[in-house]
Amino acid sequence: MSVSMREIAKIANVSSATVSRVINCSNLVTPETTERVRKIIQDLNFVPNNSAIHLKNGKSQIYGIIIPDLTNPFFTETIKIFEELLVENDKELLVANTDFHSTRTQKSVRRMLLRRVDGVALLTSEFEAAPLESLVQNRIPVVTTDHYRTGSGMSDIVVDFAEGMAQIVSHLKSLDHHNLGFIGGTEGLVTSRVRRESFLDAVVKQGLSSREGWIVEGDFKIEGGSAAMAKILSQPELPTAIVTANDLTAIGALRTAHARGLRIPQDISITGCDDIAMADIVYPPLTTLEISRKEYARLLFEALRVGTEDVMRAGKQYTLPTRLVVRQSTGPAPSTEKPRQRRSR
Amino acid sequence: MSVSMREIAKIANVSSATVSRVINCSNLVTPETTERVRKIIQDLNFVPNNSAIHLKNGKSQIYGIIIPDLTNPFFTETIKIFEELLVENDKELLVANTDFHSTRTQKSVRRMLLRRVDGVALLTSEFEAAPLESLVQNRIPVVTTDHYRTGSGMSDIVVDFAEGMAQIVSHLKSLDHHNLGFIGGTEGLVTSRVRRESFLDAVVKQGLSSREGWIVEGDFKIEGGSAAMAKILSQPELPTAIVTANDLTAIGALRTAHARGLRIPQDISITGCDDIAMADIVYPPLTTLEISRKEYARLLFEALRVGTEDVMRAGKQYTLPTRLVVRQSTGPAPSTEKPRQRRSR
DNA sequence: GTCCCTAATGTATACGATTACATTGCTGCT
DNA sequence: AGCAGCAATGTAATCGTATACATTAGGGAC
Repeated sequence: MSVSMREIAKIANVSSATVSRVINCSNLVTPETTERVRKIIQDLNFVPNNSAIHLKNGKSQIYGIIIPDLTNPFFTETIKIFEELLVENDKELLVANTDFHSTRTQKSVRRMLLRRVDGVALLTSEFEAAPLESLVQNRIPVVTTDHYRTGSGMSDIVVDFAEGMAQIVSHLKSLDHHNLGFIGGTEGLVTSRVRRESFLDAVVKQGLSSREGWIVEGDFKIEGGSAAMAKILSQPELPTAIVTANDLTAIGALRTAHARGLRIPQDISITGCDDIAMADIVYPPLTTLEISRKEYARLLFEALRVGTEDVMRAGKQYTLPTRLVVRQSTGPAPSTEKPRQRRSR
Repeated sequence: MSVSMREIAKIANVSSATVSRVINCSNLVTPETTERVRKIIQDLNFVPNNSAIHLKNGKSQIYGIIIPDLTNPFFTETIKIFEELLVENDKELLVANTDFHSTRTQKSVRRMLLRRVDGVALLTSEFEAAPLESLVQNRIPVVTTDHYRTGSGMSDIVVDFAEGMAQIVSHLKSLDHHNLGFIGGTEGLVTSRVRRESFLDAVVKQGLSSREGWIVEGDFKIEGGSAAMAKILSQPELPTAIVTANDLTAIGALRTAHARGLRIPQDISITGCDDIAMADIVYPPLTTLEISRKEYARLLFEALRVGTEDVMRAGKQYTLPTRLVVRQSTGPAPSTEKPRQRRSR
């Protein structure tokens, strides 16, 4: 099909070994020979076949990334930086999207195995670790997020929600909020549980309160946020501020609130999490927790790089800090009795 | 490193050929043998090495997609669907992001060559077609967008901006707008030129007017839209409606307009293009042109599939229709003199 | 029983690059 | 001159899979 090294070799009147040496910049070749071979490579537009290289030396130079939602800017922004890191290091990126389905996660893992990727970054945190076993078994390093488990060849990046939620709650407390609601992520994901528990922890520790009907499940997407907000608003009494599991959820909540005629933040404060670009664009701009995509991508790469060097090394746990970003979706608590009565519309 | 077919063969007491036949479901193998081999494959968690397969039969089963902006939802939504199509067909996707830099486009093309992808979808439309040559030369089918050129092994998908812009302009005309502004895309891209000219064409054909200072370059991103809007607002006279090259641009324009105290659409109407999910979420929701991601992804895949079957076949030109979606960012033209004076702030 | 045909399996090579090892020719030292 | 030693290049095996071709065995037709 396309040109091979042997053809180059034939034309240049050398052996394929010499051509290989030229390509890999071995210093065992005469400058003249190098020059001649280089020219022919140029002329014929020769590009080496990566599969052959892979087959020979066992490294595919491809990393895989498995994410739950390709339309969530937090992930695409992370992927973008991760991809840049890989390209800088002459590696390639395979993207798999799961839409939060565990069957699709399993299929994705299988795809990664098929392509013999050099490492897998798992940005989703389903409970089942089953498919990960097969990766480790095939000596492919893995880095997970909020998985709270490490092992041989398995690292984990933990987002510091404990600290983050504490900051959010503290910020709301300083604005005189006492009754907080929470819209979480999809049930069944470790990361959802962690976010919710971190929130509750902070609420209790700081002496504020929440209650059953104010804590609702979402799906990490706008729709889920909208629906969850509607549920909360159907309660007889309302919290003065609502903390959410991510920015998309917050945006959905914002939307429902607007539709019901609530003013943000005068009537109710809402916070997000992630600090996606959109957070600063919606109305009103979201108070949220920044999670640095740059740092995240860097940690993912670092964890896999270390893992690739020594597959059997025990994985490490990395911590990803958060930073409170205050914008206009939070404001002083409305000065009515607490918990205040539901507004009649 | 990991298990190979030969090891399976040895354990099953058959030849590697038989194992290969079992895997590829040849009907030349006894059910008993098949069963036995299958079991061992299961037990050992064997996954064939795709690079070896690729090397043998010349198909990598990987498609590449080169996009200008991985953070633009229009592209990620398209990628998501495209990826699903590929996975359904047991193919893999390589994503390359160029950030609109032509050097990065060239590098991306080279990456695609290195990995010997079976086809490349180019969602960016730089003027230079140079790197495409090398793809065609290596018999890799290519599908471009708004490139307005086809060739052997090169198909093109053309978004029907002529019709789309006509619909937008007609919609604005029906709202009594006569003076329209336009915020375009990055200078130097074919698609930017096409969008601008389609707009101007429609304006002229429908007897409306525009003028030099109202037609400003953007960058297909929010920032560019903001900046461009600021430029337009610095004109002594203002249009009553502004058409933009894509939704992100429109969102940026919206933002600047809000910051300057303009009400949308009472003071000025703004339209977008793409109908990304965000278009319905910003305030006010954008009147825009829907470009079906589903159809787009389908066409990309179709074009490459056909190209893969017969590389030398002449490429085809596909047309992607647009559909006007009216929301709240457009309204009746303000009933002042036209063109109206700039509001003093 | 012989022959042929077919089903089932085995053997061996090719794909394209890398690389250990072999070879060649030259320089320079004694 | 003879030989060590090194630089430059060549030879050939290898990675894991697919497959053309070879082989074997069994069954039916005569």
